[in-house]
Amino acid sequence: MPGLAELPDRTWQQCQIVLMFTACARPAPCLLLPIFSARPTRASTASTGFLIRMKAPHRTSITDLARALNLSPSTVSRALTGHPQVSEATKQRVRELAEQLHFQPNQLAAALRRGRSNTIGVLVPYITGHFFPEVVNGIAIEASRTGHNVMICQSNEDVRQEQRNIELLMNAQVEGILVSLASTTQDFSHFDAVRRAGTPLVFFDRIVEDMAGPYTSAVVLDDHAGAYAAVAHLAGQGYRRIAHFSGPLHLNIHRNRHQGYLDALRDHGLSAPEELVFVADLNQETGTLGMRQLLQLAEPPDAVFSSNDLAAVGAMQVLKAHGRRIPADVAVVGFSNEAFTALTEPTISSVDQRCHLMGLTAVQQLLRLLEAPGSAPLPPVVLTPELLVRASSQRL
Amino acid sequence: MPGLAELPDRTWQQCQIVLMFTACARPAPCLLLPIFSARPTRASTASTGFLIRMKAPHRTSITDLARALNLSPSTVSRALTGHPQVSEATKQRVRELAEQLHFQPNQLAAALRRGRSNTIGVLVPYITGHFFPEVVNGIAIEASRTGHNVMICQSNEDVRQEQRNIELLMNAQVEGILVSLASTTQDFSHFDAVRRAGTPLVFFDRIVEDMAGPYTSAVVLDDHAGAYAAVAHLAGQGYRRIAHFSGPLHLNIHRNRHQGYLDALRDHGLSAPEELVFVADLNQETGTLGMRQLLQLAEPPDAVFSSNDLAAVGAMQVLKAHGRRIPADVAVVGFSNEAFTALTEPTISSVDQRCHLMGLTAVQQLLRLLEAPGSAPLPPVVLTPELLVRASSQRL
DNA sequence: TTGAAAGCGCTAACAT
DNA sequence: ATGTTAGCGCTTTCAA
Repeated sequence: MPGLAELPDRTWQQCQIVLMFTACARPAPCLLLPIFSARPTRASTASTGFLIRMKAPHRTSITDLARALNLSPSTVSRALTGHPQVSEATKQRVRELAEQLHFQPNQLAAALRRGRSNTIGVLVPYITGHFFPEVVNGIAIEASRTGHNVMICQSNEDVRQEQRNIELLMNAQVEGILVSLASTTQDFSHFDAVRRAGTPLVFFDRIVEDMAGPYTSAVVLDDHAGAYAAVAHLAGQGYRRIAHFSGPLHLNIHRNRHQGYLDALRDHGLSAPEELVFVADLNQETGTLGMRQLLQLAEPPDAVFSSNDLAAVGAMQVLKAHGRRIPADVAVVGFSNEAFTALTEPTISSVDQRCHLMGLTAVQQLLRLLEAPGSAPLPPVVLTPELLVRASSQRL
Repeated sequence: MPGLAELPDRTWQQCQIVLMFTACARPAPCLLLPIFSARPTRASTASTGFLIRMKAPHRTSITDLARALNLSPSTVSRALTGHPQVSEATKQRVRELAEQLHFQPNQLAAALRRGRSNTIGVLVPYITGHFFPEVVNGIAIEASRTGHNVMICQSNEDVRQEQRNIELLMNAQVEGILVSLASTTQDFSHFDAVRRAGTPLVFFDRIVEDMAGPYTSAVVLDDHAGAYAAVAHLAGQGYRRIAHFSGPLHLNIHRNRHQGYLDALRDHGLSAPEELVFVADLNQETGTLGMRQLLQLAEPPDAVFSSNDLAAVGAMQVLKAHGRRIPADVAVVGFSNEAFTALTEPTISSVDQRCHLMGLTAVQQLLRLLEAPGSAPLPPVVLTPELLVRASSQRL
């Protein structure tokens, strides 16, 4: 006979965080009448040295209900799911007892039996910060609305964790996956398993531009348009020497924003000297660095369009320290519409990324794929960002 | 024979978001050799009007492996889980084929059979913002480290959603639950189901102070100490008329912070006139409101301790607009250590809530309960917050 | 309208 | 060291 402390082997154990959202209503079951199962009870010693007998907490099952009502499990199941061919009377009886016994359907079993988990997977680089929680929230709401569960994984920008998370999601039998790639991901073989299983995949925000095959459905932001709008706005305000802070150019978002910057300058008859473009891993510190550097030019800029809000803050601090007035002398526009852009002084104009809409759209695309299995991948959806003009760039 | 389009009834369907984190390693399976099941194949019409034949994507199962290797499913299962009593040779063979066939264990089935999902549930008011994502991240990391899955629900501060989420978590067969209550929650009957099932429960951050019974294990921040430290710091810097912005006093966090403020004043021989305490639903706007009001006093304050960072920003804006220098004339200290406190000018001193530590501790408490089923609830853990002194309150 | 029976994929007790 | 058997709780044919 096995000892009490025998724990199951953990080799396969996997670690996940599951974010759940309610929406679909099912009346909550309510109270009393424990039927005890025949399964063994456990005895355990509390830390005080006290011996406490535990009755194995029994969770009421459909079988229990069936027995109690003298019905078959199938009928009970049907009654509970609102199957039309069950008499109202029976449904009533079943529902009442279910309430009384606090019946809670075991979703694991249901999903296993049905062969579908009714769950969609989401893989993001982070769950902290501004952007991803907002997108996830959008996903949550839309999924909720359409009666789907959502599982989210975070890759921490690490390809290996991304691989594991994909595995986890597949093992959890998700019906579709939404992915925003880790910035380091260059090899996409871990998505083979997804394709092999026929699981629909939709990329959002961070996508693989050269990923071949049928799995390129995507929802992205039109970074080019956002940057273009920002720079066009600056030109319209009369700024003439517009600088640009760019993130690493191997990332499509920064490449596109850079191009939008260049195109807007060109279309407004402005020059785009190399010296006005500062490329770095953008954060507050590199923002100050970049601004200092720009201020040392023979002809310093009269505006900065930063590919990132944090760097914009850094730039503003340097400008203020050097006695430049914002926006009178120098204008600043950021990108992302982070919460703090409305809190600085002056408030920072920024390009909003439509986080919520992105999440919502990604879910919709996935559902479309889900409904038409085997159909061609959908053309990418490109969301138009919104320029929010605040104090830092408005001098007219 | 049922038609193609017959969809399952949705009455029970529930909506959730699942956040997963990897940590525990299991080598990822890799490539080739589809065995087709005998299950029916589906035909579907693509949107183009094209008829596409789909082979039902077959996911390799343990049974498949067993058949292919001429072993019993049990042996394969044991080999895969690293059971010691399986010969190395067999393990090798099994693992190899599993790789080749891209075997992915069905966690649903495993959890169902084992009777334990290896998952802990988390219920928070929001997943956006600063605090909760950080706490969740802490939870994620610790759970990950100890080989547990985590499911998170957001209640949107709504009791009804909180109820549903608790149901969802229970239906998902979680082994324990971490809860931060919705601010509107007054009735706790939805936690009865949790107690009834014997599922351990740990509250964090927002707790029920008067909730009776064995389910009061909790992890909270010592708000009183945080407020006390902030105000003591202000007194130490020579400020004498210290005002306080408080949130609604029916919430324990604000009540405790208010008390900490009062106690610190008393201990430093300072008076605490009613007129210096401004109570409101704290945000940037009410912060400006409160500050304007305070500035109109016959004897305006020379420092403000705000129970919330946003209101502190609002206060600073008003102060600057009125030509008061910060911190020379008036000091400001906030609470929460939001990211933007380091970005404003001047940067704002604030009380850090140890988000990460809170998540980590909550998981540890839960695991303790999990390991000692039936033992008494644990005494609440009180975390000491950390005062971060920044520019807004440092004049010495 | 209801019941009987089978089985989703996996694991574990009990053989061998 | 491996196989046999049974069953987690639910859904779903198929039959009555």
